[in-house]
Amino acid sequence: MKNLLKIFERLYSFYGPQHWWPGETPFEIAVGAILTQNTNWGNVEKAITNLKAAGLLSPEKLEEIQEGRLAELIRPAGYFNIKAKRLKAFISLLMNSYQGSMKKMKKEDLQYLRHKLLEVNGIGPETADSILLYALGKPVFVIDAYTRRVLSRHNILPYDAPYEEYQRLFHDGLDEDVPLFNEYHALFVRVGKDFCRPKPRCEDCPLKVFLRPSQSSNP
DNA sequence: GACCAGGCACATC
DNA sequence: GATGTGCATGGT
Repeated sequence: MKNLLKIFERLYSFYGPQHWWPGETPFEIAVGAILTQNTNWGNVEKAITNLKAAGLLSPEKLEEIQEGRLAELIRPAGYFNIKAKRLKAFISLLMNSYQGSMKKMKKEDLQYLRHKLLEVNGIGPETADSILLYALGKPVFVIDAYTRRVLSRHNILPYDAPYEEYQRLFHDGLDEDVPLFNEYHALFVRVGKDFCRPKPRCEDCPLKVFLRPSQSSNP
């Protein structure tokens, strides 16, 4: 897929920069990455606002707080009980292995850190890669539902191809370029929201020129 | 009132 | 290994 750069350029000239990730610190971004699992970002913002208002948006405070109280604060983000557990699990890794410092976590070997993140209960490939790219500035391409929808609608990969296969496409086809990976993924989310909804509006989509002949299925 | 949203773990066949 | 289900709020 040597068109990957062209697709990016098309999206970038259509939309301009997206200024991701919406979050002020690496730690806030990591928290947001967990809270946004299968959830609208607006709901996540409310949860993060609650944490900030309570003065609890730090590794130390979130380590101290009781899980039940944390769950109440993040209630607007949905799945609040399970996400409270997941945040706690991430905090344990951060405190126990990196003294609560995202800066120290950033110095860890990339592949080893990705394994450690994936071992955390509640952190899967997308959440791990979001933390690596957006919180820690590592050259890792994030694959999410929008990426799958956009690429599968254009018959580039089947919707349910493995995560690693989607990711390989970008890692093989692009230079290891953090700002590029950052902007590209954000643009997929943008174009996905605007045109690749369950009810698509392909006529006005900036990517319609990249549509390939269909091979078979895509939802 | 149905449908959807920047996943993941776990059960079951 | 594939498929199904629970987790939950808030916006359209």
